[in-house]
Parts: sequence; structure tokens; C-alpha cells
Amino acid sequence: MEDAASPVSPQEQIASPRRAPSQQRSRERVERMLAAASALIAEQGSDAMRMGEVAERAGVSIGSLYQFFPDKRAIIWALAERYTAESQACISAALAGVSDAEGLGQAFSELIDIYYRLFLAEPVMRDIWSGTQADKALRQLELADSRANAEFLTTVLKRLRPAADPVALETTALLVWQMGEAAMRLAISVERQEGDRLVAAYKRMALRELLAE
Amino acid sequence: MEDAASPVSPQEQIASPRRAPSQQRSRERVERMLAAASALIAEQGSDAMRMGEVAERAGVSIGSLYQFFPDKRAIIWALAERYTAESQACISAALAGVSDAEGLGQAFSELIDIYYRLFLAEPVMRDIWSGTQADKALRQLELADSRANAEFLTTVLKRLRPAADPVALETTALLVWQMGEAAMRLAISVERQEGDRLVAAYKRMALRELLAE
DNA sequence: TTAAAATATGAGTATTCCTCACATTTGCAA
DNA sequence: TTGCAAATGTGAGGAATACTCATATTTTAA
Repeated sequence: MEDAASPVSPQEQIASPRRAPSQQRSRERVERMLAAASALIAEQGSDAMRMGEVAERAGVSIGSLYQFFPDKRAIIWALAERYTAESQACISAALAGVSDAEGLGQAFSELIDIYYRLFLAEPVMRDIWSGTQADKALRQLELADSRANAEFLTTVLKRLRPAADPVALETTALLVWQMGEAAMRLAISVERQEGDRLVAAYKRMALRELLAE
Repeated sequence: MEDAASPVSPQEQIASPRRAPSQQRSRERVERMLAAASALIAEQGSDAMRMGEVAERAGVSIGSLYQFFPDKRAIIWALAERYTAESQACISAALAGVSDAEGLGQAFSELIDIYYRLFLAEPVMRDIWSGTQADKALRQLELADSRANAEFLTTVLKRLRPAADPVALETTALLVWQMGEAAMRLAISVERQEGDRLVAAYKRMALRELLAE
């Protein structure tokens, strides 16, 4: 029986630390918790990650874990947030200096290569983004991340094609970015050789779309 | 239907009925279980679907549920399998008669429209494919489905562009299809208007790729 | 020095998936 | 029809695991 007048906000709340660590000691422990979670996800996947195991490996009690993370998703979310912050900085830097079509082609191609290697090499990121869809907060984070990344692209596109419809450029950028992530998810789930072909084909398609018209 | 005929991988965890219903009575009950599961997924999502609730709504005991489905994923898998079978038949029919570029453009465009409407209208399918990534068996089913659908496209492409590299055509078809699903997932998670723009942009991109060269 | 705030603990609670020993129904051969 | 094995039905209970909370310890700051 659900309470119609529950105090919970209408939206799905974003998981945030139940209590921000303010002392040096607790900050270090939170780092250990995140490191332990990351390692366990790399080994077994986030679904198989057990809270008790995270606590044990971090050398803290289960209660301490819940002191700083309201629930299991919050730990995963915290890791995801770090990755998005890192990658956004990387993408922003790669696209910042682009001033012509050739430059965009070059920068975009390198960016995809970097991302692909990251997907192949980083099991934690792979797992988190794979499971993304099942979790509303993560889905929102991913969408926000996609929008942010697409915006870097949009900025470049508007510079290169000032006559084009801005809304159309935004749509294109978001779509191209989202498709890139889909292409890479597909690529890492098949044989390496086929994956490479898929990423190459995606690059060609995306560049044709970004540079054409 | 769930016999060795399906492209079952040599791996573990393909969920198959623990016991195939052989009597009319049990077949009807299994239908009720699937209907109940479908309704609950539509209402709350597959994650929130409780096995006890499925049994209750189907008017059977929890034991009966497990008589025919080895675990929770198996029910979701069974529903997913039905949807893929349906949609594959639909796609196959839509692309079967295509014999020229214009026909492909027409058929593909209509296909995307149908799929988009389906994604918008069918919460069960949406939920299942959203959560797909977290479940290996489902992920494999989705990949197999994508490959099957892409094969219909490949067949057409090979007919239209006999001089092209067959492997490249296969790659293109798989990529285009996978991107389409990504585009639609994105489209249904944003405002309707933006979603429509995204689907339209995808169509344009995909057709450019399919017909060009 | 000391009291309040922050942090740490882990046994216990709640929830949910799933099992299993036993009851009932159905198909079918005698 | 009758008998019986196979198929099907049942739900209390086992097992796993996310999460809580009363209590203990450490740190901060006056």
C-alpha cells in the first residue's frame, strides 16, 4: 500500500552522500570504499557487487558504508560521476581548438579512438554504462553527460556552419554522440575484429554527417 | 519453440522452461502468468515486478510459477522472445519486396516510424530492452535479434549494391540497426518534440548511409 | 577539560527470490 | 470403470542480501 501523500519528491531523487565526510580520516575511508567498489565491479560486475564485500575490502564496517552512501546505487553513481567529469574534460579539451572542417575530422576521429580504447580497457566504466538503463538516476546522469558532450560538438558545428539551423545542429550533435556510445557498446560485445570495423564505420558515418551539407 | 532450433550459445544461463506445459490447463496458466508479468512490468517496470505479485495476479501459487520458469529473468526473457519474434516477422515482411533504392528508402522510413510508435506505446518492450544490458541472456538475445534484423537489411543492400564489399555491407547494416535502437531509446527519454526531431535526423542519416556510395 | 559533533560498529530487521516435501489432477492402459 | 504414474499445484520456509539503529569511539572546538 503506497502512501499517496508521501513526503518524497515527485521526481526520483538523486543519490547523494547521506553525510559528507568532513574529517580527513573519513575522507580517506570514503576513498577506500570507492576503490573497493571499483575493484569489485571490475571483477564481477556491479550487479554481483555485494555491499558487505565492499565494506570488508575497504576495511570498514557495513555501517560506515551506509554512513556516506544512502544505498548501493549511490556508490555506483559516485563512480559514474567521476568518470563523466573526467571524460568531459577530455572531450572539451580535444574539441576546444577546432576551427575548420579538417580540424574537426581529425579531433573527432582521435576522440573516438580514445573512447573506444577506454571502453575496451576500463571494465568499471563499461559495466556501469551497460547497466545504466535500469537505473533512473544513472540514466539521467548519462543523458546529462551526453548533452554536455554534445554541446561541445554543437559549439564547433555552429562555428563551422553558421548558416545552418542551430536546432538542427544540436539535434545532430546529440544524435551523433549517442550513436557513438551505442556503436562502442556494440563493438565491445562482439569479436575484436568486427568491433574495430564497426567503430571505423561509425566514424565514417558520423564524420559524413558532421562535415556534410 | 524453445528447442535446439534457436541460436542458443554454448554458454550457461539461457533461461528455458523448467518444464514445458503439456496439458491444456497448464498452458493456459502459463499464459496467465505471462500476462500478469507483462501487466506488472507495464505498471512498475521489470525491476519492481515481484514474483509473488505475478503469481497472485495470475491466480496461481508461487510454486506453480517456478514450475515453468526457473527464475525471474526467465519470465522476462520469455516476453522478450515473443516481442523479437513478432518484430522480426514484421521487419522481414517490410523489407522482403524491396528491389530498388527508392523502395528501400520508403520501406526503411516506414519501418522506423512503426518501431518508434511501438517504443512510445509499448511500455513492456521499452522496459525490457532498457534493462537488457544488465542481463547476459537478454543481451545475447538482443544481439541475436539485432543481427537477424540487420541480415534482412544486408540482403537488400547486397541486391542493390552487388559491387560493394559484402563484409562492409554487413557492418553497415548492423551498425545502422543498432544505432536506430539507440536513437529511439534516446528519443523516448526526452520531450516528445525533441524525440521526433532525433528520429527524423536518424532516418536521414541512416538512409544517406544505406543508399549512398 | 569537556561536551557536542562526527564517525564507527555489527547484530538485527525486512524483503525478496526460490526450494521442496507433499497434495491434487490428468492421461491412459488394463 | 479402475488404478496408477506422470503432470501439475501448493505455500510455508530456507537463504541471500540490502539496509537500520542503538550504542561505542574518536575528533573538534570552546
